[in-house]
Amino acid sequence: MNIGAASRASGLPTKTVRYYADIGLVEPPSRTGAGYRSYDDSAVRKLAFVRRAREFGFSIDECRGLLALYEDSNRSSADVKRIAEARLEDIERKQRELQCLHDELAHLVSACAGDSRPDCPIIDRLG
Amino acid sequence: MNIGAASRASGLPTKTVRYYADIGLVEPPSRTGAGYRSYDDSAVRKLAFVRRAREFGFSIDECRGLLALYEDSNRSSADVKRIAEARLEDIERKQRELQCLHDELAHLVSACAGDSRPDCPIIDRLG
DNA sequence: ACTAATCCTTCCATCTACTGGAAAGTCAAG
DNA sequence: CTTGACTTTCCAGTAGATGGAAGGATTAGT
Repeated sequence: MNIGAASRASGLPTKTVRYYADIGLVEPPSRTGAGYRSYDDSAVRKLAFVRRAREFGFSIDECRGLLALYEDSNRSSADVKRIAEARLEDIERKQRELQCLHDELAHLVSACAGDSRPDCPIIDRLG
Repeated sequence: MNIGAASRASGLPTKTVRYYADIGLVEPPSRTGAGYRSYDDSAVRKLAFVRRAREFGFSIDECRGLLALYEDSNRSSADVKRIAEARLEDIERKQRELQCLHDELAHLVSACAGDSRPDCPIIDRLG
């Protein structure tokens, strides 16, 4: 499988597929005589695994850890759970931050006349 | 006022104060004979304005627009409101995304035994 | 066998918004 | 006169890709 096919099969852009090997996130694939990267099903599964983990918002480093656990049949689910719980706390912290921002900004927006006059509670709040 | 004082007064790191002038977000300050940057109250107010706007999550480009409006006494509050509403929509979109992630991840975490065995719904979901 | 289209390669640059650090110049106090 | 705090410029690095150029490989069609 050339990189284009692996890209379609994994759901990652070819650029990203190369990038993940460059940074050592996944194994560099073997090469054909002409230097083309050659992927097998197992490599594609790992790429797709990383894609899904990234979609969940795991960092590249967390993906590294998850991928190692994915490949380790002796893993303990506790190790996986720890990583996921840390990520969940990140998400919850971000949610609280966003909620504060949202409420304050929504308040300002609703208080702003949005007409041709210069008076503006949004600007006032920032200035 | 030297950059250190302007930094303390505006609440931005000196690095960031310089950076904002480098990228043309704020006017480059005048210099003393020795080449030290020299800030006045008005410059500090603009820096603090940008800091608050950044804290609200406005991008540098949005800050550019807001700063222009801040300085324009003929502004219409509608222009400000448009920028703030766009940001509010960003926030709301991000909130929805985070909520999805949160729910799915929380579900997986709660379904994971977190013991020494390898079976793990989190890995299953990613693999 | 030739050619055009598509694919692949490497390398370098760019994006956001800074931040860190090195080497060197300046200023105020004691 | 020295010490320490402050400042300057410049270069590099962060995360996580993405864009594009220059050139080689492959494949389908004629």
